[in-house]
Amino acid sequence: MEDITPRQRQVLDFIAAYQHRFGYPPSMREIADGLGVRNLFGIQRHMAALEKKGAIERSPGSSRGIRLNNGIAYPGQEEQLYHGDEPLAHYLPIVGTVRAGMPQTPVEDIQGYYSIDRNVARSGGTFFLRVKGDSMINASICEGDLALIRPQEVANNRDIVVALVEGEATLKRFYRENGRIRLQPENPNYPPIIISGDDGDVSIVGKVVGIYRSLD
Amino acid sequence: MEDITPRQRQVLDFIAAYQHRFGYPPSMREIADGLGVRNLFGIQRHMAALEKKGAIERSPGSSRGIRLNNGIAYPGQEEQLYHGDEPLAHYLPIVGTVRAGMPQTPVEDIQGYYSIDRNVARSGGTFFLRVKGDSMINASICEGDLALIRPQEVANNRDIVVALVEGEATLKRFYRENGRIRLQPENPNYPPIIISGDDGDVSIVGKVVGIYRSLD
DNA sequence: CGGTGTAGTGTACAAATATACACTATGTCG
DNA sequence: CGACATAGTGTATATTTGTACACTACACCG
Repeated sequence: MEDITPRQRQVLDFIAAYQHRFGYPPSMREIADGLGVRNLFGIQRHMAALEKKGAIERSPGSSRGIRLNNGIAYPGQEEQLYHGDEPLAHYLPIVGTVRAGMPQTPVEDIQGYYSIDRNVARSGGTFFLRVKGDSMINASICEGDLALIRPQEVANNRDIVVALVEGEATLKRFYRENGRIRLQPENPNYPPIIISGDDGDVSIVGKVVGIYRSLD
Repeated sequence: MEDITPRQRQVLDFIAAYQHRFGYPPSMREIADGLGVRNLFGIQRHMAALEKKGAIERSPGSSRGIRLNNGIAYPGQEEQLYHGDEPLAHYLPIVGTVRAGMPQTPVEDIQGYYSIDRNVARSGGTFFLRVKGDSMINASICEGDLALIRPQEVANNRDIVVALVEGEATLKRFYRENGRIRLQPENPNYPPIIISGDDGDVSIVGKVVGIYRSLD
């Protein structure tokens, strides 16, 4: 997969971003337009080279018959792609530590990006948090998992939420009972956090709506 | 999303299956061919109906300009999405029961589709299996999770694999030790499966490369 | 009965699209 | 310098594809 020239990489990025944006691959002319090129033949050559190098597969004669083999493999470049005025790629940031400033994305803490299904991430501020520690191990949430967080300050009983405790984000199960709030770890080695009366130094950042784990 | 006729659902299923197999949506004629229909106009009507009902979106005049809209919306026979603002690169079928015939997609067993990042699902035959039972609970894999499976007949030690045991698919951790194979559940309530010497009635279907869980 | 909704057939045409060829320009490397 | 690889332009053509219209068939319902 090496030997891909910078220009070919741009083509590849554009295809990936277009696919991501529209749900189907671009046509030759759309690729040319996207790269600001007036002509198709150069794009054809790039496509042939990319196919020869294994980056894509094609179905000859079929419109938009492009299949990406490695997908979006270049983190850090996809934000630069535009189609007209609109940015093509939309990713959810993976933040390392959650802060009080959320859900404003703390750019300097972004570990990477993860593209995600729209119906999972329908609201704008959704983000990923990489799980640290084993406080939710009995809820089958492990260290290293990506927790998909929907920012919100309220929660229902038994929701798993991101709580900001002493400046650090942890996952807890949320309970509201007789006038107080209990944040319960799913691990007997950890004590629950009780918030009675008015708010202490604990706040709810959001709700965990999904868990993603890579075993590869 | 109600009011979708059985025939329209077949169209929707075909689009999803085609998208999964080829990486791009089908053309009108391909849909008609896939449904055994000689004509396009009926398909056009179905497409218009599906768009009106919100199941898909289309880009008029654009070849293969189809986006499946819905997410996992219908229990049992859902199709999955892709959409303008936040489409995902790929569709994977969710199969209910794994068979010896895999990785050829058994269309009649498809429970639904789940879109997933392309750099997770790079090879063609990858699919989802919905986890049944609690045999891997100590590996934090729960009933109802979607296990992302990469079909393969070989595995490394400690890989979590899909094993076909007595016609049913279960997840086990794979061990090869002193000339035999051990399929170890991650639950002390279940016994390991030992395959000694030549193959018995147990086969490896694929390797678990990801776990996805929705808590919403 | 007529009215309505769903579904299929045959045909036609304009637009979108992939593919091809000849030519030019710019680098790098021996 | 020449050989070679990468990259862009203009043009042309056959194929693929979306879209449209007129007509038929069937089931359901008041």
